[in-house]
Amino acid sequence: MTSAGPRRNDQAGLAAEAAAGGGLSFEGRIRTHYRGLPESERRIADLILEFPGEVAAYSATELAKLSGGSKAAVTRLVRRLGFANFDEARRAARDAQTWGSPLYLLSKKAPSGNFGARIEEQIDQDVRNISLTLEQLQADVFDDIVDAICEARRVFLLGYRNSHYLAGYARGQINQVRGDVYLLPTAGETIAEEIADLTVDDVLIVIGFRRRVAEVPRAMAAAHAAGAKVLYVTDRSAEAAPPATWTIPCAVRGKDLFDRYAAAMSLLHFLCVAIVDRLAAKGRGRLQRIENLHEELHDFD
Amino acid sequence: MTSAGPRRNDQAGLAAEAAAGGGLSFEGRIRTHYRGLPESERRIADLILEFPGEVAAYSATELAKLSGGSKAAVTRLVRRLGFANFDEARRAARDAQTWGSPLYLLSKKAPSGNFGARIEEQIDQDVRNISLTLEQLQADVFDDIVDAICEARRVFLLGYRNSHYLAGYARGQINQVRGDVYLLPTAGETIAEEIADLTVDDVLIVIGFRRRVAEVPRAMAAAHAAGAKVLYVTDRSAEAAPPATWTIPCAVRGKDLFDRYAAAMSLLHFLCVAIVDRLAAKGRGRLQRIENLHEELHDFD
DNA sequence: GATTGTTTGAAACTTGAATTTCAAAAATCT
DNA sequence: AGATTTTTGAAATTCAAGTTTCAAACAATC
Repeated sequence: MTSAGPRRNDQAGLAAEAAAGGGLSFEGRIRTHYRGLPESERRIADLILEFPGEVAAYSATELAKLSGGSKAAVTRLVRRLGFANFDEARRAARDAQTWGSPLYLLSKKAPSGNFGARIEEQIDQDVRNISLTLEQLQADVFDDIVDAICEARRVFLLGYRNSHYLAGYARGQINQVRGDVYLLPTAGETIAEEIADLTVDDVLIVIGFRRRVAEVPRAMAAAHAAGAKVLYVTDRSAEAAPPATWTIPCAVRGKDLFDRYAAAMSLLHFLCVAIVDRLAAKGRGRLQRIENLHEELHDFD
Repeated sequence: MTSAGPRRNDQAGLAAEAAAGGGLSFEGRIRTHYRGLPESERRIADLILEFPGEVAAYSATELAKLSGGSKAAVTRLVRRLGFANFDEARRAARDAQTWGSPLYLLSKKAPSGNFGARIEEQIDQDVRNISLTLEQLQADVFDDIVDAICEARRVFLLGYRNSHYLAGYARGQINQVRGDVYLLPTAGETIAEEIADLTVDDVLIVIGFRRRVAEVPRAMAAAHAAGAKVLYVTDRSAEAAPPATWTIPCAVRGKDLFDRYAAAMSLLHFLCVAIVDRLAAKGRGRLQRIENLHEELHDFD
């Protein structure tokens, strides 16, 4: 079994390969060896982890330069990961990509039908949405938002249906680095109580994508009226003047039946890491936790 | 023609650009010279036009083989296009990708400059991850997965922490088009009961990204042993032989403290729409609901 | 502090990829 | 058709990328 990708985990025959490191993705191999990696090789491994897939386009010499090490270190790493030589590693990295490779189109031509094309279409749509969403952000507004979330006494995230999961995700991330972050609605409960309780010191982040729910505009209006800052993350077909302090429109439409939330994820991620940076810079928030997160980055389980 | 400027400009207007170091893209150069290209070189050019960007990962020898020509032809083409040598061309191809340029690689040393640059960086990272994730899917395996989910008596989605929200999202989407789709763990409860109850007719979809939880491998092993089909969606540093029927590795790493799940979203979206298509084609699932979804597409609230 | 084992990059070495050469083959022109 | 130019790939050559070696620097152990 050579390729990465969704693979049948056929039990027999794996043992031998696994020992040699075969059948694993580049990253998988790095993972299994990461702990025992010496400084210089680990720096190269880190580089590869940050840019998987890029390996194929870079020479060992370039990787050495970029990681600040020597060519010898690259050779040593590649060997340790179980490849015979750098060239074998490069091939492995390149061939993991089934679609979009010349080899594929030239060899198999017809059999897969248009699966490759469908894939490329999916990618295009998400790329477009992500670009649209992030590129329209304005530095000063975004800064205000991040600042408000960092300084707020309490942060509430509100979302229903699909939006609820996005809100939950964001809540989880923000909660890692500062306290008093709450997800609404809590199971089964109505949100009336919490909304009524909001003050000027609080921030309410509303994730309000399509298939809207009547509660949302009401809650936003109430929160806004109470002086709480309101961030409204929604799709681009949303109304013009919602009762919010800030509105971020997010591209979610595509050709498919369901809306696509990759761009929303991308946006929330960006927001969350911006919050981390800001908190760290201010020396506020859960600094110890942030410290730990940095260390845990290279734990693979 | 001597060392300094091996650029042939037969068109006056291009002189300035080319002299400045070849401001033209790889594709642009091919187009400019295409008509005057001899047979063997044109075949190579065609190959490159189909996969600009991919060129970087291939050697001149491979391009020669793939196009059915000789190495000499590749060298000649590259020269004719105005590059000093194949290596210069390879670099150009690589850097044409907005991501993956040495410039980009080095930019991580400059502590994230202006807002626009940070945005572009975010976009690049997600684009990269999405491409990595989707392009490695294999049509037949993916088909099996979709089919299994459509035909299963019951579908369970399991995920903890961040993965729980992704699982919840997917559950919500799949639940729109077929019944008996369950999210685990249910609030507060342990999963032991449901896992013990799994049969060969069930499918368990495990979302198992980093910061892994001890329950997950246990549950997977139990489910697998009970004969249920198990789809394991995880990051690319996954172990070699998980107890799953299928494993889909998903690119989630980037330069930030938190993992980025845009690619995971993209993958789950693709999976969900594939399920809808399949169900519709089979005339199974909640056909009326699917019908409604189509109509609701243009409702904006 | 001596001993043993690692880790490291510079430099020598090896190998294979890219370039050049060259003569045959194909195309174009007269 | 004959002459001239262009195109072509096999083979020889060149050159750089990747590997190996090795001694110094560093760590760990006794």
